[in-house]
Amino acid sequence: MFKKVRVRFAPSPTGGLHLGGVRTVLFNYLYARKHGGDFILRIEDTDQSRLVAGAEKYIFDCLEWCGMVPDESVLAGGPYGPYRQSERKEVYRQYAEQLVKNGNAYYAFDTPAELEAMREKLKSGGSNSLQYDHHSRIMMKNSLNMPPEETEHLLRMGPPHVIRIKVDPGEMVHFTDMIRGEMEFDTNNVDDKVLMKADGMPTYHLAVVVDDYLMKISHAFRGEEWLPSAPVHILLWKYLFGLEHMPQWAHLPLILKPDGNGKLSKRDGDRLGFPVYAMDWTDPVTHDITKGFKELGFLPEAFLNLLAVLGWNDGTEQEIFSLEDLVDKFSIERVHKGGAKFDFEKAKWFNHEWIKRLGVDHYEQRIKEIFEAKGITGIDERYLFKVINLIKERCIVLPDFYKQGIFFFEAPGSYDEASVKPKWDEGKKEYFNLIISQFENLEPWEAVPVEEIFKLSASQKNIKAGELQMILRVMLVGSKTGPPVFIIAETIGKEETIKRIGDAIKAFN
RNA sequence: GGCGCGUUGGUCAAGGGGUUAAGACGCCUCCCUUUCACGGAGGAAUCACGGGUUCGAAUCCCGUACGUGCUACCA
Repeated sequence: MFKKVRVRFAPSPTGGLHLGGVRTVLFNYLYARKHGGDFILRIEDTDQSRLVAGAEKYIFDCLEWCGMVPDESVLAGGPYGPYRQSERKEVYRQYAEQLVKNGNAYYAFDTPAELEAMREKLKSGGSNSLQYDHHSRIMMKNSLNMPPEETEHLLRMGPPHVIRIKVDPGEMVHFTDMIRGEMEFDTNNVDDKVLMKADGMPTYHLAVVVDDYLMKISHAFRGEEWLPSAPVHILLWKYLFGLEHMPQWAHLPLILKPDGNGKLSKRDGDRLGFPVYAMDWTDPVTHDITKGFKELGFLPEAFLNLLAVLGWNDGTEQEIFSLEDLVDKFSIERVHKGGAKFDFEKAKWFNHEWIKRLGVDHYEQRIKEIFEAKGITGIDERYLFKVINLIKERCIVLPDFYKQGIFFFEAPGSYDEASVKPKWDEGKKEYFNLIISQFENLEPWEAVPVEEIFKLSASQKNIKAGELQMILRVMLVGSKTGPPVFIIAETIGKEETIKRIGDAIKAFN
């Protein structure tokens, strides 16, 4: 293992960035920061058929939003580039050939149809394994089964061929997983995975090992779905670079769907009504938009926080962690082995908490944009700042600020008449006409004096102040919601308060 | 089917031989507020099952069940 901590996140640019992907980034990032290491982003684009335009840029955008910018990447550069596997093509071939030379790999010339036929034959023969392995390879068309001249000939003639790892049976492969402890695999069950594809690209298996070596990766964290192929990677390390250089592995638990079981997918989000991607993702072909946490009004602080505690905790009762907190307290050993169901309700709670505890300046700009998108322009920043502070504890996601705060900018378009009508009579009307004239002379215009004069007049008129207060609220807000009503009056100002009362009196008659 | 991994309330989870089995989300009740929230006080709800080992098991061992991942020239 290399001394300096160097970790990598290695996504395939095939679409939106999934929750699980962001969590993998997070754990990598935290580990790097905690140990003064480097965080590398490597683009694994070896499957040319699955590439999606824009997906790579999207990944960078998501990481930037989350505040986890890689130290080395396609964008940032670095001493171990290129960081896009498609641009490292020649490198892999060389290692694959070396494996063949050393007897750890071989050429295979089977066509897809022949592979299919093999599986059919195995299946009908009652075999448990349908794999291309030490059992089945003897009946296939590969360099193990033909004289060197024929292999040479086929290679020269140019029919498409692949290179497969030669896994010998009867060996136990083991390694220590930082989360799961000692892992052991019997090579009898490991198949001869393709290392180099017919199109000249490596598969993940070869590329991940070669690049982790070349990029001096010290710790490799990835999803649990990779566990079954870990023995192939270990074998490759052993054959190519020596186990002493191999990174330490950690296989992260899966994030599961909230209902039933199974890996959380984009589909589940659509079905259950919550996002699965970090940010909005627009499919370049269909133009379908898949919703992201950012656009739904999540704060990056909350997003990271909720992801961090999905499968990890520090052993105390603490649940709210800032990124700095996490860097300090995170330990990969405390990550759970079992998968965790995603709970959108709890996710919203985290966002609510972060809205409440973060300074307004952290998200004021985004709220301004939300208002502007709704047609409220020319907003005074200081006024907005005040408003946000007044309503922040009743907002779960950012767009709630519009719903909860629109009346600070516009007079209500309609009133909760069901609440007002039963209480409205001539006496109330008289009262509010009186209060208008009293308000006009009130100086200074502040919540406390407004409330005093309001209540004084109420008792003089012998009307219950509470009822009047409710009506005043509906007059100013339109509904029975919001911060204390006299604070609202103070905030929107004397003139606007009087105007709204006047308009409401007309509307109630 | 084979192989791997996992299993504490509805969900996230602490606890790793002796605990009244923490805490959080959600839900319910009450207080605060003549609004909605925030806040506060309570409540219901859990160790998958069966065998062992032990004076004693949620904790250790073995089975079983269930779930899940992989079983591609995808990652």
